[in-house]
Amino acid sequence: MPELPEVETTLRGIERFVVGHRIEQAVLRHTGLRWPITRGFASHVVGQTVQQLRRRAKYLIFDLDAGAILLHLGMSGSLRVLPAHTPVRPHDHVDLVLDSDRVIRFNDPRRFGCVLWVAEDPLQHPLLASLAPEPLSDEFDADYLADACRGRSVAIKQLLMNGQVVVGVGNIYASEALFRSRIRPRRSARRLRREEIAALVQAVKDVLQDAIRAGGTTLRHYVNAEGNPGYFRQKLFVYGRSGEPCLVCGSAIKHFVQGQRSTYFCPSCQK
DNA sequence: ATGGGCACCTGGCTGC
DNA sequence: TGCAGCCAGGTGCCCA
Repeated sequence: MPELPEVETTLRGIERFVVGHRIEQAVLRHTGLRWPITRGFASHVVGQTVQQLRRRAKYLIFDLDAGAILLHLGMSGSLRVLPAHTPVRPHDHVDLVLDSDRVIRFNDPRRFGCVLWVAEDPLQHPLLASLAPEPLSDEFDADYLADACRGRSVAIKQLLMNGQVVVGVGNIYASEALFRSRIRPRRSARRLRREEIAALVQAVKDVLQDAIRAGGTTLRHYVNAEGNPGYFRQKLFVYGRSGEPCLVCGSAIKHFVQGQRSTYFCPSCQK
C-alpha cells in the first residue's frame, strides 16, 4: 500500500463516520493477517465507542473508551465505509459494524496488513514505540536528516525507506522525492552534501503533501473510504515510468532493483 | 550498530 | 489455451 498519503487519505475519509460511534459487532472472516487476529478481539472492541482516529507512520489508531485498534494496510489493504449489509467481496476480511448502520470494511488481498487490539497506550506498542519522526513534522528537518546520514554507507533511497530514520516514505515516494531533489537513489547517505540533504527533506514533505491533496496513488488495489482510487499516479515523475521520457529533460527514465525493490530515476536530472 | 536478504500472501501480466 | 515465472504500495526478523 499504501504509503503515508494513502493512509492519511483513508483516515480523512473514514474519520467522520467512526469518531463518536459505537462498535456493535466485529465480523472476522479471515484472521490470518500478518499477525493473526486474536481470539478475544471481538469481545474487546464490541460495545466500545471510537473516541479518536489517528495516524502514526502507516498505522491507523482507533482510540476506544479503553484500549485501541491498531490497523495497517500492508501492501494491498484498503478500508471503506459502507452501508451495513453490503454484500461481501473477495478479501473482505474484517468488518466493524457501527451503531450508525454503517460498516468499516477491511479488504486486503495479500494479507500483509494487520488489525490488532491493544489494551495500553498504542504509541508504546512494540510496533510503534521505536518509530522515527513523522516526515511532515518540524522534527524532520535538514539537521535531523544530516545526523541520520552521518556515517551511513547505505544508499540514500534505502535510508529514506527505513522507519528508524523517517516513517511513511515507501517505494513510490522515495523515488519521487529523490527525483525532485535531483539526487541519484544509489548515492551513499554519508556522501550527500548539506544542501542536497536540505533539498531532499523539502522534497519529501512536498511530494507527500501533493499526494495527499490528490488522494494518494493507486497502482492496483488502493481505494479511499468511498471506494475511489487516488489520482497522484498521473503526477508521478519517475515511478513506474521506465523507458519513458523524463518530464523535465526528455531522457529515458531508468529502472533498477535496490534492496529487492524497484527504483526509478532520471540519469540526466539526478546526480 | 549496520546492512543484506528472506519471509509472509494473492493475483495479474508476460512470454513460451 | 495453459502454465511457469515474475512482479507488486510493507516491514519484522534473522544472519553475518
